[in-house]
Amino acid sequence: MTVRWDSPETGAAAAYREIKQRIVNLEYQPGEKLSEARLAAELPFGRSPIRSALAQLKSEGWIEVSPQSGSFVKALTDREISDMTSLRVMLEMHCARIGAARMTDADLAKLRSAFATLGPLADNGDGEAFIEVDTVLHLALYRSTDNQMIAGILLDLRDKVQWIRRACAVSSERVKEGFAELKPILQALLLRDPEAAAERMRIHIESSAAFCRMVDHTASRRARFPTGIPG
Amino acid sequence: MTVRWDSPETGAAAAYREIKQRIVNLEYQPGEKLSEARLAAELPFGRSPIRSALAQLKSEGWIEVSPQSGSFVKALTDREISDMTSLRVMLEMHCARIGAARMTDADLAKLRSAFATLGPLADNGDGEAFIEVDTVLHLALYRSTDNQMIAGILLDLRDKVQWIRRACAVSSERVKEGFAELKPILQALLLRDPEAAAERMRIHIESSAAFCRMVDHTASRRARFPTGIPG
DNA sequence: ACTATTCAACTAGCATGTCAGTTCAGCATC
DNA sequence: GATGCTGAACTGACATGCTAGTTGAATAGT
Repeated sequence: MTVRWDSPETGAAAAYREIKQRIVNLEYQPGEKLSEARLAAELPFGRSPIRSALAQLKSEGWIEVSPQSGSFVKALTDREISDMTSLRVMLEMHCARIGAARMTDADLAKLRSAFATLGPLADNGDGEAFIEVDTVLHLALYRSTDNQMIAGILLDLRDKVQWIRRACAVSSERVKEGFAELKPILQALLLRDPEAAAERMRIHIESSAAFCRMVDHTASRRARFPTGIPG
Repeated sequence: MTVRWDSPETGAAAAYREIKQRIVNLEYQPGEKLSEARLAAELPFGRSPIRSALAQLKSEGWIEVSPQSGSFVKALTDREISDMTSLRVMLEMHCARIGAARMTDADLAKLRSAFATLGPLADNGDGEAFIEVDTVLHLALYRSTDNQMIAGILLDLRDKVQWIRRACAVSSERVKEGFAELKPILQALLLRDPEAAAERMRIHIESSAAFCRMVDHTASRRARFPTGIPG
């Protein structure tokens, strides 16, 4: 990225990480106003790095900036979630296909061990364990696909999915179900069956998306049309 | 998605457009240094909007910023071009599939007329005519696919492709060839054959990518992306 | 009670100045 | 000539103050 790959993190980058994390963790809720001044007071940064961070968050779709008015945490519309899902399905299926063909035996062994360790917890509805094993599986696929651009998009979408997951409470039932969807993916990878892996991945992504719908729509509508909803 | 739909373009946005256009047009060549001060002197903007514009260009991969040193126009590596092509193939094939199924007769009629008007020129090797009809075809497909996230990615990749096209001189032979690849795509769309449209699109994207290789004019130290997928 | 107007507080956009890190031409040394 | 050192010029990161646009509650008018 930069010439100095060991350079210390700039304030702007640190502010970006911090604010984004607070958004994902719902400490800053959808629709909430995030003014530069407020953030500069709340965080150990001046207005300049905060401003840079907000610009990046805006370009990545986490917030909306209204000139001379304020910055607001965005709420994803059903439409955006649906768009996101289509894209994820396509890219994740691609990664699953490639992964089934190219993943090394060492990677597969690591996956198997992760499933063995965390599986029993996930089977009991442990959300954190599920997220952990889900993450291990997907990152391994991104790595074996070896396409930075696709990986970058999927990592970004993953953050958004985490966000949505927190916005709609996830039942332990859904956790068990989700983990049950992961198992056949691993099986297909072990059998090096690209089409089966892709198909199981499709099922996994689509069913996880079906459960997610963002809660706070009113705040977003208020933020977007403060003087009244047109029409 | 801001509150003010009719708000005038900010200086930062105008600077972004201008600088990006100059990069795509090779007025600023790959590897060239673009300091804030220089751009502020060269363009009718102060350092602040220039700084915002550079931040956005950085996050979109057009430039690299080296702290306390300078901003440089990025040169795409063969690897990045290859990554880009894989992604484009996948997404464009998806759009072609959806387009073949969902495109309206009115849209198809417009496409046919565009081919009729510009086709003879493109057949003679007219690069501008080819780009025009190519753009019309692809944008129509993006529109019919009706997924803003995918369309956004493809539009960005399209800018990069235009950039690469200028970086490697395109022969009129290649123009004729490229246009010849578009015809079967239109045919497949008219026949509403999704698989044929997707397959022809794949051929089109891959063959156009095969001709492009970027030249870094400075060829000096160039940092690679050291960050991989963690895990 | 209800609407229209006003105005003070608040907002992001931007200019400008400062600062610390980077760079490289030119000098010193071998 | 080759190598190491120095310092001045340059760079992006950031702080700060100002401006113009936005907002919403208090106010005036009906």
